[in-house]
Amino acid sequence: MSSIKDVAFKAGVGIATVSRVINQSGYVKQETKERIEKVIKELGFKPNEIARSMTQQKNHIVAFILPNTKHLFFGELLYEVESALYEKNYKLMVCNSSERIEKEFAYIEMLKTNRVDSMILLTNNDIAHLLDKKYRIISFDRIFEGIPCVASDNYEGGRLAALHLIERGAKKFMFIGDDQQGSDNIVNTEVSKRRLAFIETLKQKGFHHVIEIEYPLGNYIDIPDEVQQQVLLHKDVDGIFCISDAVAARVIKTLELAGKHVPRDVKVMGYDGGRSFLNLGKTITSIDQQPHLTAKAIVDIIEHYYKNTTIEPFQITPVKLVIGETT
Amino acid sequence: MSSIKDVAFKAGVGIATVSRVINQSGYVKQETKERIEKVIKELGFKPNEIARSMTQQKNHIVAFILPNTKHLFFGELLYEVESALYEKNYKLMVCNSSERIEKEFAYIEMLKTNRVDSMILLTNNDIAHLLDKKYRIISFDRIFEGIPCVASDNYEGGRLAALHLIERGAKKFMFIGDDQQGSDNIVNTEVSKRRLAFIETLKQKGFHHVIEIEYPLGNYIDIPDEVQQQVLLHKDVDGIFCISDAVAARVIKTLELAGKHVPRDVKVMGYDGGRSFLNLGKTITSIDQQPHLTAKAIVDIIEHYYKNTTIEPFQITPVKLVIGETT
DNA sequence: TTTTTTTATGGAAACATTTCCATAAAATTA
DNA sequence: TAATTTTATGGAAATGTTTCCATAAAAAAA
Repeated sequence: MSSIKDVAFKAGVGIATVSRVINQSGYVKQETKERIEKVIKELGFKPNEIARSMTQQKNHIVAFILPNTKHLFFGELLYEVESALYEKNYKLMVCNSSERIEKEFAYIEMLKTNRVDSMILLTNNDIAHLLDKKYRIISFDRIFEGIPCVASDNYEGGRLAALHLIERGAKKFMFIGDDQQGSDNIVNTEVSKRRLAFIETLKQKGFHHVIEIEYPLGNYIDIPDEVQQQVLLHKDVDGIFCISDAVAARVIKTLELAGKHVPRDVKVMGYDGGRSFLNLGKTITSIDQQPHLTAKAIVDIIEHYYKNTTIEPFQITPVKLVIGETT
Repeated sequence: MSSIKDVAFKAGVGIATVSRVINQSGYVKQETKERIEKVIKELGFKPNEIARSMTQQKNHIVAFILPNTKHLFFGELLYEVESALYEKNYKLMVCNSSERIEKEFAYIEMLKTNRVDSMILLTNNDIAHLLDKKYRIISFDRIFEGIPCVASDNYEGGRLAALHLIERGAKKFMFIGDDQQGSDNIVNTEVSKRRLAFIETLKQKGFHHVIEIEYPLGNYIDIPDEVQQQVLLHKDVDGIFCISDAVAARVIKTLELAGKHVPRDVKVMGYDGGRSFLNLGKTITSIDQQPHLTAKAIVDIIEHYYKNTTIEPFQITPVKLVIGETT
């Protein structure tokens, strides 16, 4: 690949002049500029971004550390983040932590040595403290001391779910989700507000007893068998709010196999918009996190970092109730 | 962040000596080595990979251009590729082409200027010709002139599907898939062998008439409404092989809404292992591409590139029949 | 002891840029 | 016309490494 030197030589000018043309900075005579541009085309020259990031001390690479791209919601979020970054000319490096803390640590080290400019953290462990101020860090849905956070409105999501189930005539409620507070190195998540809002809203409407089923943080894709047994145990429950569509789908299947009809006997709601389950069985009533909005908010903050303008420490994006066939 | 210079100064040695310690190359006295290592720890020095890739002309970054991480199979494949790369200390840059040819082109340009070492191509357009020999390119499932290709055994997948449907007593067959040969700038895919093998195998077993439904390459997530109408039109069909689990799921739903029973009236098979549809409705009989195997094969080839050893131009990984409740 | 080989170390060029600074020509103002 | 400002250009330092080469001390062989 030819370098700026080759261009300068062939055009009979100095390196600095070529640089000025590339970056459209400083003074260059129109005639010289055209000659240089012609040579650039002839040689198929492309400025070497690596060398550039050497001098400029930034490389416009954003790393996204997330549990698992296999998970339906994360795949969607990743897609939206990538699209939003692409529009702004940033590059995306993907790091699956696979829920393993040592992999999260290892990635942080790797990103440090690679001088990655910014990171989007969606991790279960507080790794933000391993990074000093000069990194541009954003968390999705996790509350780290001093780090700006983007999350969808989980409280509103829980509230909407409660109101919707009440409206559909449910009387006895259940919440199913992974335990966000289970381990001590696990950070505060915004997600836990779904449960909180669900229960508080029900209370306000006079429903004081809610059955809560929590299970250890897992792979986000399947739920433990015990949970299914629990679901069947509480025969009087007729309104279930699940932490994700994947969980809801499994709960619906469990109920139907046991001879219950959804939504006639039990109304079930999921979370994440139900898009991943459009094709099979019933469409799920769900809360849509609108990942394109959170992605946009994340990239906005990254832009602010680069432009050195002030950053909103907390961005909550709106959620939306999507009514399917399960309530 | 401190540099190798700072380390050298503080340890009272030359830069070259520090470099030798970092890279474990050349001669360094044990005592000197220990002193340098101590300083490295004290300063928290991490070698700057950007500067390194300047001199070494490689950066161990692998780009993966794929249609869409939202698609269930791609999310899974991405996960496996990332995991395999991580083990070998490569970094992964993700590029969603969103099925748009101009985005594929733009990404190629971006990757060129960023001097990305290697690329995994899963694109619908022949963009390989835009890249010269010095790039380490691998395609997944797409046949580009002179580019090594990894694919799962699509022919075997189609054959297994045919045999399985016959075994389950189907007599009148249908194939549903997106049109891999529809447009002229679209490249040859290995995927098209699924259909070929399915039809050839059926012929061998005496079933000469297969109904083929093809629709334009879309977003991989949903299928056109016309396809659903077509499915219902052919009332005598009792064995359907679909190009993906997502399509199969939708077909099953369509059939059931029309009062047909799956698998009693119609047997339906998907492709991709059925994992994404475990939770809701019936589990789908499917062909598992075993993405962890293809991912491993891809990373193997990348390793060969870096080590300059000979490369198998074609790697076919085995598939597996997974029997669910739809056949 | 002398010669050769091995071990140990640092200086400097190279990688491909950007940017500061100096210089000079052209254009403008006095 | 002279002085000043604007335009135009290139040289060189700097970014943080690796690697080649030179040099020298220590160890081994003659």
